[in-house]
Amino acid sequence: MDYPWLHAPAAEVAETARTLLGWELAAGGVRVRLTEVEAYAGTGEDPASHAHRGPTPRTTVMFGPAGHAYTYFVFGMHWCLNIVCGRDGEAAAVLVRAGEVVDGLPTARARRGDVADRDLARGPARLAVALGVTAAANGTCVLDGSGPLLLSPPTRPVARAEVSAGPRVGVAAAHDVPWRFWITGDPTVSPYRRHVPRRRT
DNA sequence: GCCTGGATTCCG
DNA sequence: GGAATCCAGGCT
Repeated sequence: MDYPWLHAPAAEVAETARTLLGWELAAGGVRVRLTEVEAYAGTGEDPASHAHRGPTPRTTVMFGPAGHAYTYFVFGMHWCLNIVCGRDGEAAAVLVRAGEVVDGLPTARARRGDVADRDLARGPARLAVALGVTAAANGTCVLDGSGPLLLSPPTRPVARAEVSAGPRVGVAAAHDVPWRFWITGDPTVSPYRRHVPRRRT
């Protein structure tokens, strides 16, 4: 499958992110319903984007076709998962920040440990663990089943009225743009944390 | 090459 | 509030 709105121009990536709420991502026997996402625009458009200063080896897949996964390793221990958006050559992406595990609960728990159901995929790195996402998923297509991840339409659609918006989590730059979207009141949405500069040593 | 700091999480 | 499996990217 392919979805035309994934290919919307990078300037409209916020709308693309909002659209992804309620969609489901499956991997390794676990299925997650997306409850929280963040939009990142491309080169020169968004100082918070990894692609802000142009392509680099790490961000190559962000410049590729929409519908592919961009995964990256951060803080020496965590993986985060993005879905590449925009037209070819544009580097827009949507960071998948949290979800509700709707299938494969035992597998998710085996990966995440003995935590509350709502915490299984509550936060981008936790969600990556729950889905078993690592470097292996980077650059793979999430639309056609050729990779470990598969995106599918909502089982229960999310109405616009159910969606809240606010500043992105942990991002210092562009704190004024409300490019984080979540399903209002959903218990699996991660708590907001303002960016805190790391203390100098 | 070296150095900085990170789209986070967990623990104290 | 700080430390923790690293390492990308900017700068010298």
